[in-house]
Amino acid sequence: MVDLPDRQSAFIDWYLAVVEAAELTDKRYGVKGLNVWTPYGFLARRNLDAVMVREIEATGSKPVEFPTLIPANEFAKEKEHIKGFDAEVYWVTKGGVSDLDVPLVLRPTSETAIYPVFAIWVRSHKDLPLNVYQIVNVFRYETKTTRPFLRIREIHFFEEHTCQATEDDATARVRSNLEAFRRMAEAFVLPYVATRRPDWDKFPGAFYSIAFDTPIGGARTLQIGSVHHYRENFAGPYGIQYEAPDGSQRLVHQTTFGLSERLLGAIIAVHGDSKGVVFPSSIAPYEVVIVPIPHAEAGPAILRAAEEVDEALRRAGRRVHLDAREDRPGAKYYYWELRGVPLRLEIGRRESESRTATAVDRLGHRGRVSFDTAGADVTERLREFDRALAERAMAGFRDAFSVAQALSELAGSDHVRILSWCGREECGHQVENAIAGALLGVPEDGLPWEAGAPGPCVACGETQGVRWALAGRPI
RNA sequence: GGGACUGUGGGGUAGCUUGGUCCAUCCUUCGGGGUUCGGGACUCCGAGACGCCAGUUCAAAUCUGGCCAGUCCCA
Repeated sequence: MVDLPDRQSAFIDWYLAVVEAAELTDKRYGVKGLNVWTPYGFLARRNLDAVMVREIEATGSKPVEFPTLIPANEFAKEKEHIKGFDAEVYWVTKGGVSDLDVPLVLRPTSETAIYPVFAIWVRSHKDLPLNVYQIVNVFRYETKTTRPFLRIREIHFFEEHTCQATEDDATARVRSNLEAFRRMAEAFVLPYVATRRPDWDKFPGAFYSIAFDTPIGGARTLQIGSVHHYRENFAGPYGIQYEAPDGSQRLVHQTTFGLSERLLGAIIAVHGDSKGVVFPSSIAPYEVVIVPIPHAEAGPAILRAAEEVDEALRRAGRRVHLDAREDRPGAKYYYWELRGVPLRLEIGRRESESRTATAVDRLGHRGRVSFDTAGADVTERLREFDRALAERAMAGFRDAFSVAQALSELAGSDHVRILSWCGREECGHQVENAIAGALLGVPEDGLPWEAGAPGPCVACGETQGVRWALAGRPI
């Protein structure tokens, strides 16, 4: 019997309660920002990773894994980068009882671990492009309040690192990553907006950064991924160069693409409701749960029927769980709704006799699944569920944005704001002060909805070179 | 970096102001038995906690100090 806080009025309390109640994480480890991956949460994470792997490998990226520890001298090579991460790295300074000659950094991200090796791997233009990714844990000494999946100190991190021959090639790789993320987000059923971050908020060492944000719990935004164009900024310090066809030595242009289990947090936050988690079928640890409904005389036949459907779905490749516990059916319904299972099949006396299970999806839509065509029927119902979930999420997404005509409209806003910005840093900071948040940047592929032409800059009134930008309060 | 606050079974809590009535309350959870089972069952029996270390005191969940863990606010 779990009573969740109200999602509307106490969003973050709802979120914290739901991730614990649904047994997605255990935060009782005793060290701030380090949480335990429980079996159910781990299964969800594995499905998340599978989508990322599938989509990035479809673009020709190959898996690698670099060491966790980075020598201090390599870490310090790119000046902006070290400055950006200085305050949040963990240091390893001892080996056993002796001090290390060269202190080691626990990677907060892996540029500085990977690039010295890239300098060895890349010799010729024929080695390019070099597109590799890894899914590893990175560490950041977060000083703010930590929250499961959203802000943590040991991060489950997807990072692609690439080397391209030219700036244009790198720009093309950025576009390719944006497209790959679009396909991932489709699988996660996550609406988002991609913006080019203002210069003062780009990744340390980047030429520019494009980040993906999704609105959460009303006025807040959650960054769920980013793609960076480094130009030659890292290639120079790390000496990553190649011999061009004309015999000249040239620096590579690099890009990176980063994602994390924040996506899991976003999925929970965006889709969840008063009953708990709602997983899209791609991420759900179990896509289908079968609940037998006991009956005094028909009991054994009902259980046999449930096992038959369980087996059929398993053979059809579905992630299915038969819940044969002694509890009452109603208790099981609540239990699995809390845990976000997309589809529930009820099998009692009626279903057993008609060889047709009652199907109820997590959004409450009812239907039927024939024992004899269970695989195809369930596939169809899950597709329909994902479609309905996407519709619901998209409606919430559109409602989360509104246009602000003036700085004075930003304070206390309960929306992510769309506003006109001349592009000057001074004006950007005025916007950030007014909204007590961040100027997310200029949308890369259009606004969440059509807003016509921008007006004068909300800060200075300038009318030349003004563009739509988004501002919000990052969670 | 500065400030405020909190810590009681697995989870949530009462008790703390004014030390003794507390081998610590209630809900939930967990183990076992029985009756049940189409939306959170009932019942019987049982299990489980004062963050850690010192101090004050005849007596500490309660007061004091340090530590650890966590939360919030400000820069």
